[in-house]
Amino acid sequence: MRSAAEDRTTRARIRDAAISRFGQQGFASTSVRQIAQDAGVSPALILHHFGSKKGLREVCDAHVVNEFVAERDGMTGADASRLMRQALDSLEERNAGLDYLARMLVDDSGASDRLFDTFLSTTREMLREQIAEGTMRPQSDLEATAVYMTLYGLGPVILRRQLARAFGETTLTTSLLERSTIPVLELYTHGLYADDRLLVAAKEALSRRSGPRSDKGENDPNQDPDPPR
Amino acid sequence: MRSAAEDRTTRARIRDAAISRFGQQGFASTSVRQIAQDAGVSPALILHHFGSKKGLREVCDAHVVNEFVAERDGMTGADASRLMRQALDSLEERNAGLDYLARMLVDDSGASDRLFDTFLSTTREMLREQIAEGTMRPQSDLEATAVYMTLYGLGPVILRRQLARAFGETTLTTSLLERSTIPVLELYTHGLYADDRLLVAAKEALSRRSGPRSDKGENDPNQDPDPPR
DNA sequence: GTCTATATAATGATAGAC
DNA sequence: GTCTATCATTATATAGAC
Repeated sequence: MRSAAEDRTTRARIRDAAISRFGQQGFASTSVRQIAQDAGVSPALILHHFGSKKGLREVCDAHVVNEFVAERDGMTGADASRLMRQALDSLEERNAGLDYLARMLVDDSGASDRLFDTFLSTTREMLREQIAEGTMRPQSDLEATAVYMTLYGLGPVILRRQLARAFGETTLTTSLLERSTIPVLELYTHGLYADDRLLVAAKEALSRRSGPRSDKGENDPNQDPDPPR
Repeated sequence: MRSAAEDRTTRARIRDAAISRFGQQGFASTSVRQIAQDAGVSPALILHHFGSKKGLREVCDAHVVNEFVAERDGMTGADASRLMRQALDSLEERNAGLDYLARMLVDDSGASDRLFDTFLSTTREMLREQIAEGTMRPQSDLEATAVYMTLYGLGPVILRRQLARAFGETTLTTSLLERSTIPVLELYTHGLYADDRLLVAAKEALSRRSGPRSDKGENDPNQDPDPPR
């Protein structure tokens, strides 16, 4: 499936080489020289095209963000398992982008915020749809649930090297994803706890400290320095 | 609470300064000179104590790993909410270690593998205990569940900047954790899906491709290049 | 657009005095 | 143990020819 990889514009070839290197080694430990060699050009040409190493980084940031945002737009009405699937699936060709994504999200480049917000919006919308059509249970604090679902979705992606390793593989394989399907769906279908006790106890504990109130789960300015264990 | 921070050994002061810088900026973009300035010593002294920058890194790796491993040992019989709590809680003083942890886990320093395995073991053991005593539901593939629970637990920690930002804060606050409690417990108590349909469908789809078999969820050498969407 | 120099700055590391 | 001074290397970035 080696698609037209040689007849791209030089600029694009440099950018992709940079994304690959930055994703694998990080921004700081990648030199312009390395990228130049990968792309088969001189170091000077890279700076000619992108102004500086930082400029190159920004172009890479934008490209990766757009890649994921575009993919988001092509996906409507997805369920949670598909959300995970969509992130893990079709991976060989987008591996570089995911490495880059992971580093973007732990670094605090401004672009990573936009990217995270995009994922969060997608998740929030997905939750709304599924709840509206009865596929998912209503949540007491949908925004908070959306945040954690987004984080839970990104965890296996960012740490996919550990995910693979934990399953005795060195990379994400089809069989690994297959083995993951049931346990993950199980979790999202039945939960983990056998009964309501902990949830009820937590609700009581929280309402005890902020006074009786509705289920709304709004942010609470309570600053008690001794949270319940 | 500025504990004895000035009367530590110089070596420890350097190490802590390095952990802080490495955690905030990453290894490659931190210079020995910066660390030296933070610790109030000369650059040469750092190399005298640790041999090289890489040597310093290894000492930092080991220190952070031990920090988390030691904490693990002090925690038995914890439940899932506590697992999250334990990671997010008591945070101000251990913030540097968590920044460092996040970078360790995305980089592939060998120490990060040991650290992840420690987390995984803790989670696995916690699941076993809770299932044995009936607090949690039996899982069809406990190992896989343990892996994903570990990843889900680490997601909010690694991406805690995004977590805070999503809640309109700049750092993890008590109120943020309070607001998180119910939605997360809700998810782990009732799941997200309203019924069994997706889970059942997935089970059927999987057994259809690998032939009828038990629920064991063992790794399956199936290599079908066209996974179900 | 693309290259070959080259300037300039910063970095990790060493030598040796105290 | 700790410093100052310095080396050797490497990095980003520029100048200018083609």
